[in-house]
Amino acid sequence: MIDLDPVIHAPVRLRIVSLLAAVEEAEFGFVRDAVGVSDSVLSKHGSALEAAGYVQLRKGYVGKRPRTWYRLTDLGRTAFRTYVSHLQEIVSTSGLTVLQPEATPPVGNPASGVP
Amino acid sequence: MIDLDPVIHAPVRLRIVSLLAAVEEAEFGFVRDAVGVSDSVLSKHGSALEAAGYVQLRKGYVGKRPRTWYRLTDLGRTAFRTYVSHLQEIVSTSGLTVLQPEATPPVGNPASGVP
DNA sequence: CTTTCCGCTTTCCGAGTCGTCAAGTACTTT
DNA sequence: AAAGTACTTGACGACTCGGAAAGCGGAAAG
Repeated sequence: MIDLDPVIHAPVRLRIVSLLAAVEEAEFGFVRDAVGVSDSVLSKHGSALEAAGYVQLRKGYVGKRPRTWYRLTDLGRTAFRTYVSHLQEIVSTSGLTVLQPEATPPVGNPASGVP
Repeated sequence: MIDLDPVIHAPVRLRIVSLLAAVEEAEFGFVRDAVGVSDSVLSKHGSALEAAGYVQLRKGYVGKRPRTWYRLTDLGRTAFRTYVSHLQEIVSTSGLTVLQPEATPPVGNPASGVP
């Protein structure tokens, strides 16, 4: 029996990962607002994803202010795709074809964010 | 922000509901084996789904032996479809579905810092 | 300097979830 | 009478969840 990666399955982390799958990197504050959680919640889930090796945290500065950027690792990207296909496998038992009705698109992320 | 119905989101219950969405009814034992859980786990999740009004339990006999059948209610069917569409909405932010094959716009990412 | 602010991180907490195991129920078969 | 079938229920420990609030290092303000 297929099991859904528990690291990704948590609603907040699913949102984070889905968001990050679309871009090169995203700022902490942007992710926090997009996902709709508090600082502490994002920080905790971010750490969980980092511990799993799914995201990478890059610390830097904007001017003199510290910033953190989140970025999906290759492992995280793979885990996400696997998760989605497992999800589809489960949901497809219902007869609904919902996620990913097309052949797997290239998610190699050629040019998403800003260089 | 859309939230994923927690009653359905639990992995075991997602499997149960997906399974039931495909059929009229299913026997307790069949669901238990298909989902891959113990009697007690299915019984508990079944009760949770019943309490939510998502499934209906029908008790009857096969010969002289008691049997229980699970059946999705209309409410459950609707909730499942809503859940799946929410899921798709979330996952589509990744660019993974056919709905949004387009490249995503740049996110708050000036990337001007030097670590 | 010293206080305040910023951008996270960490700790504490209570509430809820998860599955296993053991026991209970009600009826049937041996 | 004892054992089996088909669940149901309760107790249990091991989590996970998110909010509140305190912490922390540096920057800016006073």
